[in-house]
Amino acid sequence: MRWSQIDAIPCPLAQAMSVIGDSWTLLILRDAMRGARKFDEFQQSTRASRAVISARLAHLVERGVMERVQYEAHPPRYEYRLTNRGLALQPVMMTMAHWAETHLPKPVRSAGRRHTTCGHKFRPVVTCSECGETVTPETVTFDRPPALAGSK
Amino acid sequence: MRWSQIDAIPCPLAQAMSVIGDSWTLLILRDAMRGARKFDEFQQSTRASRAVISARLAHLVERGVMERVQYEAHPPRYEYRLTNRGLALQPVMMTMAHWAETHLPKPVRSAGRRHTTCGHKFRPVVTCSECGETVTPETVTFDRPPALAGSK
DNA sequence: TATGTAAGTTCGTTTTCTGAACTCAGTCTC
DNA sequence: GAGACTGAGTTCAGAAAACGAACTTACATA
Repeated sequence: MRWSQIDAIPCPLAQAMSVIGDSWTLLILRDAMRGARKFDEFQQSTRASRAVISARLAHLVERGVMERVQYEAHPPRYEYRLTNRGLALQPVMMTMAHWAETHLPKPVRSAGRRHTTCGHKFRPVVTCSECGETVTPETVTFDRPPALAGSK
Repeated sequence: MRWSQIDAIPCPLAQAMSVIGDSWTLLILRDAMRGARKFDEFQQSTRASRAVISARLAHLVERGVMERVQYEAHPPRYEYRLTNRGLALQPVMMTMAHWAETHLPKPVRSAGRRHTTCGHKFRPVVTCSECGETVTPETVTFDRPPALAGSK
């Protein structure tokens, strides 16, 4: 199977990967969450090739994660903004960055996240929507244990 | 810049992507969390080419996310197991799958996660380690606002 | 001897990525 | 009004990676 057909797999994770699973895409989204909007900002910050940036932004627009907005008529200029769908990826990226900070050896300056509601620096913690307790890999089971073999 | 040099970028997200950002890698990890261990299980479930599975597993072992263990001496057979570092990706993947379930249009059967501690079906919720409240994109700021332009 | 199995590797072809240059529409400076 | 500049891309040739199928290795079983 081709990677380009990944969206045919009926699994939430595969669906997610079909949208954000390309190289550079997550770094583009990282920059968008930091406030980047213009083509050249994405290109200079990620240092991916312009062709890749172009293809990735188009894909993200097509999948509703970003939108292309004309912000100037003469000359015509466009910028890219996160949609709600794109903004909703923030917890995913925060969790992923936190994994890297705590589980990868290379020392990287942590992001210094602050929760404005309480004012504290914080770690993102994944909890159970029902009891509020921290969810660990050991305390999760699946009701319909997902079939392992790819469906024929 | 090449994707293969992505690990040179001093950003937690880039570091994470250098480990788990390749096509198929996250699906391999998904299967590993469901209990897959053998080469052919990963290949049949993901349906990626054997060469890709081989390269990805080797990369994951190199980066300490999985380990290659001989489980039979005659004939010599090896399997792949998640390390603690790999297991720690579970919250990341759960959060990502939940994003797909709630924010992507295509209807996919949700995973049916159950929290064994409280016994309920649940959604993963990202909360603040300090006050316990749900963290939304709007309530997070960064202390050292990450520089936008790539450092020269 | 023949068949099967698990874990890969190899190979020729197709697809994608890369970096640099180029385009386009319009503005700004001399 | 000529030439340089800007932002948002596209184009192109060469390099790298992915693809599927076949092959290999090392044994076990019939």
